This record gives sequence, C-alpha cells and structure tokens, in this order.
Amino acid sequence: MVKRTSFEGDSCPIARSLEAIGDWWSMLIIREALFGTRRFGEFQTKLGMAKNILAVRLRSLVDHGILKTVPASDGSAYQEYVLTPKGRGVHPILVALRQWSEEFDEHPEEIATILVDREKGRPVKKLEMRAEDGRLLTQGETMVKLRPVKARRRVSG
Amino acid sequence: MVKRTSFEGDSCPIARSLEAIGDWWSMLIIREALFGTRRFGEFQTKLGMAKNILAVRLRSLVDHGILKTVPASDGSAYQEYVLTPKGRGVHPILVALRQWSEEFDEHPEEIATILVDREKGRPVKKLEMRAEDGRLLTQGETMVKLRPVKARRRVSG
DNA sequence: TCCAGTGGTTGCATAATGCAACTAGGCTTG
DNA sequence: CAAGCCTAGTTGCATTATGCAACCACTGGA
Repeated sequence: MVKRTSFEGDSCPIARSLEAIGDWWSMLIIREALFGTRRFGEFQTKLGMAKNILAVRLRSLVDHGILKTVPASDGSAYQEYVLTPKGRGVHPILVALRQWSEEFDEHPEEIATILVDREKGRPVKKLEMRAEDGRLLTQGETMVKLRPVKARRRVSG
Repeated sequence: MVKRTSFEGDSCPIARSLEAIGDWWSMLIIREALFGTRRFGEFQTKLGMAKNILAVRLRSLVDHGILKTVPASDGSAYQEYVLTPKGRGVHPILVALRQWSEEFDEHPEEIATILVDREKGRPVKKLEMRAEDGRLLTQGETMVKLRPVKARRRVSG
C-alpha cells in the first residue's frame, strides 16, 4: 500500500494542521468561504477547479469540521457550505500566508490585493507574536517545549 | 497536458505562497530547518520521508530562495541547507498552523509540544492582527482591497 | 586501498489530480 | 404537468506526483 503519507496521529501540531488543510485547494476554498462564497457552483467558477476535485475537497473539509452544510439561504432545495468556527479559525493562517507573499515575493507588483482595516481602509500590520506578559517576540526568542502531560487516570494495573 | 494546477502568476498572494510552500513536505522541511536541521540525511531521518522526494523538495525550496546551500560547517566536502531570510519569514505561518491545531484539534492531548517564550518558558499568546494605529482586529474588521497601482513607466506609445 | 557513510538518482507501483462527458434531481416556463 | 434548462455532483480515462527499494558516485577514515 503506497499511499500519500498521512500525518494523522502525528504529534506535531503543524503536521496535524497540514493533514486537514495542507493541500493545494483547501486553503483557497476556505479563503473563498471567508469572502462569502457558499454554493458548489460558485466555488467551482471562482476557483476554476475541476468539479470532482472540488467535491472531494468539500467532503473532506466537512468531515474535518471546517465546513458544514446548511439548507440554501434562497429557499431552494440545494445546500450551501458554510464555515464552522474551526473554519473561521483558519483566518490567521491565511493572513500569515498573505503577508509572507507581500514581504518576500519576487514580483510583488503582481499581487492584486491588500488586506486592510475595514474602518480606516489602511493596511493591516504584520502579525505579532507576543509573550504572555505582552512582550513582542521574534522567532529566536521562542522555543518548542514538550507539553506537560496532564494528570491522567491510569488505564490498567 | 494534464498537470497539477500551478498558481504561479496568480494575483492572489495566498495562492502565490502556496505555489512555493503549499505542499505537504515543504512546510515540515522548513520547520525542521528552523529547529537547526541542515544536512540531507538529517532531514531524511527526522521527517521519515523518501530520499527522492526530499531531493526534489530541497531543490525546489532552493529555487524559490527559501533555502540555500552552503559548505558544511564541519569542514567536510558535503553541503548543508540553510534558511534564507525569506525562509525564516515562514515562521509566522508555522506558528499560525500550530495555534490552529492547539485551538481546534479534536484530540489536543495528542499534541506533543507547545511553543513557549524562551525567557520565561511560558506559552506564546495567539497571533494578533492589528491596525496601523494598533487597534486589535478580528477577521470581520478587515477586508481585502485592490492594491493601488503605483505610477508606472508606459511600456509603449 | 578497503569499506562504511553521505547524498543522492533510477525503476517501478500506486495514489492524486485534471478534463470531459455523463447523470440525477431541482426548478421554470409554457 | 411535461420539456428542458440549472445545479451539483459522479464516472472514465489520461497524466502527474508520491513512495519504496535498489542502485550508484563520491567522501572520509582506518
């Protein structure tokens, strides 16, 4: 069985995220959903992707609790795909991806859009990583630590 | 020619990022590199991935200016792969992915590590999105706007 | 010079992706 | 209420990507 490596059950949280949304289309589907896209055909036209792939991806996102299906808002018998809180929680990841392009892309002039503060219409600042006490942190000022294991009922013995 | 869709030249900055680092392994390779991994064999063992795939990914990351090869630091004739500034710039994306798992994963107890402030050893706060003037922004308080086109030399005429 | 270790490449099998054609209900209109 | 056009998929087939294992060239040490 030579299948694409799965990160399900992997203990790294980054790998676990990628397991759910780490493919080419899922992020873009979520981006569209954040813009308000809800219908199958709408996703298909806007993203210009094959319908079979879209169907598979939507099913997977629903299975992962990122989208859920609801009756269409226009009263028709069709259904719509809307983001769950977990799905909306992807937003910071998309912002980080966007800002990385803005900062490092070789052809920034080809980038069509910018993310702005709705109230003022001014660009959003770079995402900031802060310590518990509010200090601004750089990557070097952080480290990864083993998660303390919570007290746990003994399984046997 | 039925090849995997490329987002190169796409005007969406998210798609542009995904074009470079949006596949299963690239993010994990960068994660390892941020942890200090530099050698081919080291990546291969730690990530447990096939060597041919690793070779292709490393080449691609070098081509994208995310990694660069340097002579081995131990004086041997081998080379090492180290992150460029563009590569280190991926860090916020990884933090966002990590925090998304921490917040929404169905089995958070399976997550082995947490990101902490090196000085205090305390967990890092959630990434914050702020307006130019420092106001904390939620997703709904932002929007995407067409990038103002800079004055540009006319190409012909 | 022998021989293990490093850093790959190659061959082959399987899975994922993409396009196009097809289909099953829903909706609309006469 | 039947004909026919949408919507939301599914299916078939071709191509590409991924994965394992075997192989190979070069390094470095004894």
